[in-house]
Amino acid sequence: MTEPRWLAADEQRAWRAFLLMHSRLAARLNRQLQAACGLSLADYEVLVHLSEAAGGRARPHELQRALDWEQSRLSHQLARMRQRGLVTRERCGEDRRGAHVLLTDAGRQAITTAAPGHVETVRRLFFDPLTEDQVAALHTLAGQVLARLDDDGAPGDPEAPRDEAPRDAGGSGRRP
Amino acid sequence: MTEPRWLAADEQRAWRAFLLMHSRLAARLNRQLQAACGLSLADYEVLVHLSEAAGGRARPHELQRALDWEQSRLSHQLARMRQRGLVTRERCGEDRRGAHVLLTDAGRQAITTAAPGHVETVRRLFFDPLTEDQVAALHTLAGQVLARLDDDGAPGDPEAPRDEAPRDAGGSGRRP
DNA sequence: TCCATCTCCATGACACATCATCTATGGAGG
DNA sequence: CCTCCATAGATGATGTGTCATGGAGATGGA
Repeated sequence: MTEPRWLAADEQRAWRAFLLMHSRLAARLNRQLQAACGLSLADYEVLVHLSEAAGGRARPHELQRALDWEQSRLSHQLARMRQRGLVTRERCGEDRRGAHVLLTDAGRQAITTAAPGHVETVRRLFFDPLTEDQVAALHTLAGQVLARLDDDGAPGDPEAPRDEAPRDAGGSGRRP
Repeated sequence: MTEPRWLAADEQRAWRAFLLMHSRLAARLNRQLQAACGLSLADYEVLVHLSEAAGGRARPHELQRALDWEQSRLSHQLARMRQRGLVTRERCGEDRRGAHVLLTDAGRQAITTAAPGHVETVRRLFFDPLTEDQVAALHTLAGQVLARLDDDGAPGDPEAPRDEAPRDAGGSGRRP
């Protein structure tokens, strides 16, 4: 083992600032959503994708890829959301292993109520203090890191299913 | 409520790229640490701060501020770490409400073993694909967002305990 | 056809985070 | 001294994420 390439002081500061920014931001967004309408950030993301899907209906596996979540995380999440009446399940005709998840009225109501406040918070806390150039630079930077994450591969997973760099996918700023 | 300021398409993409970068990065770092030495990222952070403290000893409240964690999160975390033999507790002389947490030999061993691989992974996945200017720009950007998070205040928490935003390091190319 | 294998999804165990609440001590003012 | 409140920290309930595993249905040869 060769001597590790330690981080320089300014690298450490940048790294920690990045982590701190994310954790505080996520905490704020979670609390805002929770306070405003009893949703978590995870609920919100699922609801966004469902509400954008045709008929408010989607296959779990499709959601999984879109959200880039672990399969079991999504499964648990959907179970909880079903229990709270935000979504329901339907057996799937074409592929009887699978299922359809679909938005209930309560679910659509929840996302419609939640979206404006959430987007406003994202804008106020994140976009407002930044310039357009800074946002663009962050986007570029994230793309580079994601590309590295991809082709560095899960070590021991030599052939990764190549797909999305920050291609679209509607996120926080949706129109209900 | 006025019409919300929805996110433009490129803003959405940037935002989602940022979130995706963080979640994938965190997942990778967690797995690497877990595989290499059975530590979580949270364990690692606690151990780092403890190992940098004089005598491998610190007050919980001090750790809490340094890590920017919720109090109960730290308390639970320390309980688990104590149970696994990474740290121990000591009653505190000066303030008998409090305690000292101190690194055990096993804890010091763990952080010593973990650090090179962790730093190497951070460098490979995060710093290597970026230029110095990009890192500096990210640092600046994070500072701005953190400042906003601070003075936006926890709504209903008008007087926040002012503390660190990453002081910007001079000289690196940037233009707000 | 039959069997191996892959895909889609659920589940239980456990680690972790947050919230609300609780104890005990410290400190200031009467 | 005592009272009131702030601070340090622990704890239990609950929601959330990951890992390992399992099972049913699809798929593709031999």
